[in-house]
Amino acid sequence: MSLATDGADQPTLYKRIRADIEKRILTGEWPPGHRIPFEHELVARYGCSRMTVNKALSELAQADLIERRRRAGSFVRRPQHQSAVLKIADIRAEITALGRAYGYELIHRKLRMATAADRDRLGVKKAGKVVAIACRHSADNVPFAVEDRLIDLSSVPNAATADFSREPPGSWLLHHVPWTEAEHTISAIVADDRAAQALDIAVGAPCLVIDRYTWRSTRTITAVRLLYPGDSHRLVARFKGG
Amino acid sequence: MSLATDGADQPTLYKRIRADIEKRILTGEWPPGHRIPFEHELVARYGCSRMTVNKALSELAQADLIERRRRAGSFVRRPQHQSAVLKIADIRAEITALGRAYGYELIHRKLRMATAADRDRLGVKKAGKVVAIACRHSADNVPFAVEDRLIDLSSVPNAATADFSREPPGSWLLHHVPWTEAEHTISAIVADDRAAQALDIAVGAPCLVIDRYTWRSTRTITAVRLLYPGDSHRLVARFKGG
DNA sequence: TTGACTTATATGTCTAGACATATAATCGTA
DNA sequence: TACGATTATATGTCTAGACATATAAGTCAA
Repeated sequence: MSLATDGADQPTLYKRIRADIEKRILTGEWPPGHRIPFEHELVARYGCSRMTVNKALSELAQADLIERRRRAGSFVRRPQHQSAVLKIADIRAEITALGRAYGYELIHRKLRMATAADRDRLGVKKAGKVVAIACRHSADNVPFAVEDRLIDLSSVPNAATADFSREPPGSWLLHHVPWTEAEHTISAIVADDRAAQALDIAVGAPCLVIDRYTWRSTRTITAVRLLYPGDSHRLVARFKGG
Repeated sequence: MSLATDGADQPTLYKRIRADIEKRILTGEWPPGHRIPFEHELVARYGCSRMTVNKALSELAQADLIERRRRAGSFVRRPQHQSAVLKIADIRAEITALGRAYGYELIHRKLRMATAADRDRLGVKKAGKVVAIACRHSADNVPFAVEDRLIDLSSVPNAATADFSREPPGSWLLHHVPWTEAEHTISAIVADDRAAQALDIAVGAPCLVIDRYTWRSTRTITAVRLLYPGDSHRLVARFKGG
C-alpha cells in the first residue's frame, strides 16, 4: 500500500497536492490571506507522509504563491508581482487580490451559430454554436476593464446554460474547464467613442488591449479581448532567468 | 553527530549546497551545459543524506538554473528559456527573427555619477557611476522602438568601455552579464511630440511602454524603458497551465 | 492594563533507508 | 554495420520517524 493503488495514471502525489492547492488559489476559492490546511491535516487527507506534503508546500512557497509562517501556518500570498493577466486568468480574483471591491455587469449575451468571423477568431474550421459575451468589470465602482468574449460550445457545451449574468465568464470557465495552454497578445490603442464610454475615460485616451486565446489540448475553448484604461492599469510580470 | 557541528552559524546545509552551486553557475565557473556533480558525489562531499542534496538540486531545477536528466545527471541550463515576453530582451534578435533588416542608432550616451532620480530608478541607495543611453531600433528602416536605458556601473563595470555606438546595449548586456531576475511593467500611453518624432508616428497615437528592471541576485543591473508604436507592435506570450 | 515568562505547536530541516522509472550504454544479433 | 534487446545507473518519489526553532497564545505578576 504505497501510492499508486488507484487506477488512474495520475501524476505523482506531491504534484497532485500542489496542483490541488494551486488551483484553489488561482481560481480565487482561497483568496489572499486564506490559511491553507496545516501539513498534518493534508497528511490525513491524502494519506501520505509529512515529507510529501511538505514538498508540495515548499514548492508553492518557492513560487511565491503561499507564505509559510512557523507556528501560524501557510497562507495564500497576495500576487504582488505575478501579472494578474499573465498568470491569473480571472479578473475577479485579480481585483479581489488588490483588496478592492469587485463589480460585474453583463452587457450582452448571445448564443448563435459561429459566423465566419467567429470561426476565424477562435481558429476553428467547422461551424458550431458559440456564446458571445460582452461584460464589464469594475473595482471600487470604477470601470476596470471591458471584456468581449467568444466561447466555443463544441468544446464547452455547459457554457450554453451557465448564468453569466451573475458570474463572470472568466471565473466560470476557470472553475469548469481546465485549460492547458493560453496565448496573450498585448497591444495599445486609443479609446474610441464606445470604449471611452464603457471605461469612463476620454476619447483618445490610451488603452491596453489583451487578447487571450485558451486551449485544452488542441481544442479552442475561448477567445477574449480585454480593454483596460492604459494610464491607470499596468501589467507587471516578473521572471527568473539565468 | 547531526548537522551543526561546525562553529559558524551557517544557513542550513541544503541552502549552503544550493548557494555553492548557484555561485559557480552565476560566476561562470560552471558554464551552460556543464554537468554538475552527481547526487552521490555531493552526498560524499557534504557528508549528508541524499534527500538533503536532492532538495538543493530540486530547488535549482525549479528556478531553471539547472536541468536534471534521468540517468545522465544534472546540467547547467542555457540562459534563454525566456518566457516569451522576454524575447524582447534582445530587440536585435527579435527583428532579425522576423526576417527584417535591423537598424540601430545611438542617440545619446553619457557616463555620470548617479543623480537622485537615477538612484531612484535603479532602486539603489548608494551613489555610484551610471551610463545613460538613448537609442533607437528600426526594422526595414522603419522606427521600431526607442530605448532609454540606465546601467549601474557598480554592477557592470565593463559597460563603461563598451562601444554602444555599434552594438545595442541590450544585446551587449545579454552577452556579458548573467541576470537572475527581471521585472516588466507594461502600460499604454499616447505619443507626445518627442515620442511621435522619434517613432515617426502621429502625436496622440497609442504607444506600448515596457519598463524592465533586471537584477543579478540582489544587485540591480539595468533599468530600461522601451517605447513601441502601439498599433503596429504586439507582445505575445504563451503559457502552459493546468 | 501591561509587560515578562512559559508553553504549545506548525514549520524547517534532516536521516537512512526503499522502490519506481527513464534512459545512456552495452551487448547481441541479423 | 545497423538495429533491437538488455543492463546499469542517476534521478524521482516516498516513508516514518527525529530534533530544531520561531512564535502565537496563554499565564502570571507588577
